[in-house]
Amino acid sequence: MIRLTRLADYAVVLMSHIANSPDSLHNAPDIAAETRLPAPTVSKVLKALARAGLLTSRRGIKGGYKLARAPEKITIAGIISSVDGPIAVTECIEDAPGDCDYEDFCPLCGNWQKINSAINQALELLSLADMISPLPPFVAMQSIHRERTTRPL
Amino acid sequence: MIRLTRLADYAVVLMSHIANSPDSLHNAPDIAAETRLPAPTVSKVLKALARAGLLTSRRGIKGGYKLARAPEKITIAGIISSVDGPIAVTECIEDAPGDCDYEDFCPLCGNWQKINSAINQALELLSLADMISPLPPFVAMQSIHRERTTRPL
DNA sequence: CGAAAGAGGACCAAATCAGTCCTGATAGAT
DNA sequence: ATCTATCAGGACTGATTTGGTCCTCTTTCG
Repeated sequence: MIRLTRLADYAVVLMSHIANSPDSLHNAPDIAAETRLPAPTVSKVLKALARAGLLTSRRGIKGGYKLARAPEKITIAGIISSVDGPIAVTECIEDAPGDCDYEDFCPLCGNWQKINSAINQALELLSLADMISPLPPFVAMQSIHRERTTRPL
Repeated sequence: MIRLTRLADYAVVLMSHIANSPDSLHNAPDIAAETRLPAPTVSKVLKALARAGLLTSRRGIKGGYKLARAPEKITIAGIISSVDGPIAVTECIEDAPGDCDYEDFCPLCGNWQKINSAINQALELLSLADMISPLPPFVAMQSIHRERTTRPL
């Protein structure tokens, strides 16, 4: 189901959580407790996000993580790719050109890019700010046809 | 890397292959040979595509597969989801509303939909016809910034 | 100087994927 | 009518990947 890895899932949740109080430092154990996610894994994901430059960190007592920039300037694409690597949809895309066994006769080589960049583009257009908004700005995608009357929200 | 499953990858390749001669029947072994993909798996994927209504099949000697409709009317989203199941990006989306352990406090429940439908929409807009075109119609996505000078294409 | 926090990486269990195979149904061909 | 090539459907299995845990090192505050 073209599923996002769970780490990427976590990453979005964690980033959103942090974005809710952008000015304070959050340490990993606290975030884990608040989001009810497994602590060691949370820590792992946060490290990855920091390494990617989406979070800034401070070590030592009273250390923790903080958004590196405004939520509007952090894309979902960025979050996902910092945890899962580049958003490539199929192997013949990821970096090595020419390692595709089929390249000689594969009529698609270039066309895969279309799928790839379609997804990429969609994810670039979504920002962290969109994720924490109570669902208003209405980003021009109304295909939310699932009724959600039963959900608290 | 938000990777498509390999089966979905195959599905797109196979559909493209069939789309190149839309009027003839293609049997599984031939398609496998022509695309250099493992035969049993090709067969499996073709069955899935047929079950999903993207291909029509004919049994018996001289049987085979054929596109169920014009390439323009077959979306990449359809191809992928017939092999991989619904295009859901995270578990709290797929069918059961309310089985998310976190729904009481997860501030994202609705916002996941945004990511989901962003991807979905991107994939709905791409048709099989786009995939077999020699790369011209230029579907308004020029973010193909990877140089491809070394590739035959 | 000691404790609390992040950094980085090794490692392992488990889930998932993808490939194979088997049996049955259908439709031409002989 | 029978035989054979082809699709239909599903069970099983090996291998890859994921994601969760742990350990050690570094940094910073009290």
